[in-house]
Amino acid sequence: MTELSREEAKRRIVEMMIEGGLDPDTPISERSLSERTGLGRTPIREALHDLARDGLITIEPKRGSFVRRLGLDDVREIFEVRFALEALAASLAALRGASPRLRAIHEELTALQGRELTASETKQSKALGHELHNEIVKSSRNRLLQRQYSQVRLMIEVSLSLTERQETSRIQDTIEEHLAISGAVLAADPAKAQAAMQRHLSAGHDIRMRILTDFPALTIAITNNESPE
Amino acid sequence: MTELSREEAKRRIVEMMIEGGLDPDTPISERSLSERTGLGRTPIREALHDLARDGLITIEPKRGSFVRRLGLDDVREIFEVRFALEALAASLAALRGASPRLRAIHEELTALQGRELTASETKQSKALGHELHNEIVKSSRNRLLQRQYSQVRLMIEVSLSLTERQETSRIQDTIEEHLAISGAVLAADPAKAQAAMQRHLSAGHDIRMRILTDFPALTIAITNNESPE
DNA sequence: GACACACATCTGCCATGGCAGTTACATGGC
DNA sequence: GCCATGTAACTGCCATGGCAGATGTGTGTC
Repeated sequence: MTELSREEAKRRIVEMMIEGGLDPDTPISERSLSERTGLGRTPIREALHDLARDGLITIEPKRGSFVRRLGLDDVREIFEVRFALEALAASLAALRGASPRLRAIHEELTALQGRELTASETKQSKALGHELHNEIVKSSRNRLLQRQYSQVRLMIEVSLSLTERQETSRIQDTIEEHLAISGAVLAADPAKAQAAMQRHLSAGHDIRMRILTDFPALTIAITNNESPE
Repeated sequence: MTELSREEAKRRIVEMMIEGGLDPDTPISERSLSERTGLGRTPIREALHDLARDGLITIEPKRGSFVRRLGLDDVREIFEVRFALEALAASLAALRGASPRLRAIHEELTALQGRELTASETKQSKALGHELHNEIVKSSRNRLLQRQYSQVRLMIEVSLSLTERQETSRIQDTIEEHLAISGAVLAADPAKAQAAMQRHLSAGHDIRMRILTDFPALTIAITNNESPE
């Protein structure tokens, strides 16, 4: 089971985007990427095409590919679609039963609730929240939904990385919102799960839009987060 | 503005699927398609990859590509995702204002409401309904949503074509449901528009699932509709 | 006749060369 | 100095050959 070259190319291109190795203004060509990665031009070209379909870059024929700048409108659009897809996922997950992993996540989050957290615990809570969203989608038992979600997932991550450093300590709020979601799913209450997910995403959307309007420079520099941690 | 070979390949492959020129059981290879279409293998391969991403075919490495059979579960999944995406679209369209075209569609549908229809009028009402769904998504003013919708759109059409011939005359009901949607959007009432869309899709889902459970053979023969009109 | 194994023939995937269209820059005319 | 023009160096897209892996078929063995 060795990785397809196209998949490796996609992975490495996204890595470059997040690490800031690619500038939105200077075009990237399949030939230059081929040299930088050692891969052939064909898988690179297909990876770029896929990423264009996922909305991360734009391809201008005979001119080059450019990493997309995410503006306020893009972030808004991403959250609107997320809202619809993940609310559906939460509802379906509650309807069809949570996975064991989701139950485990719920318990781990409960242990972190309502007290001061160490740096490592903070990191853990973020990772758990991240995984929670994935697990909810998986638990929806809808392969098409999973595929659609995975296609916006990259954009979600990029848009989240925009504001991550500015996020003030909303950690406990986030944990409680996550617990409300997982709790409702575990209680097999679709309406409640959907509502909890909507509340959570709305809150996240609001805070991020506020950050972005306060720091408009962030929206045009999606490649400038050297993820300090 | 000449069509890209990859796009032409996609279009022709889908045509073949709908016309029944491709059997779900026998594998299709990029080489055979290349000979049948006169196009090169590269754009064919990329078209197949795209269609696989859209869920219409599956690619088995070193074995071949197969057109997917749509089962009951697939139709259910498609409708669930449609439900989420189009309900969001209706809500956003109402929020952000309808396009002139949507208003025209509304009026044309009104003229067809509540009376016996000729064959040509029946056909027209179907085309209008089809266009209405597209126009709602466009009016959402959310490019990501439009892209996501366009990616499930092919599957929607294929799944609809499964039951089209069996559809008994639900035409007037459909027209009224469509009018409820467009009316709410034109009245700039997001909640009402969303609810109307949900009612419409639920009704359509129910009737189609009933047809498919009554005629299970339909689900395994997605290529056998020679569209007689 | 039944089974094991080798080989010919498929498959999708990738590397590479060539094509047409775009862009940037140097060169010439004023 | 300035603008027009041509040309060289790009770009993405496509055709094609070759590769490794999977499959089916024929052949040998008992």
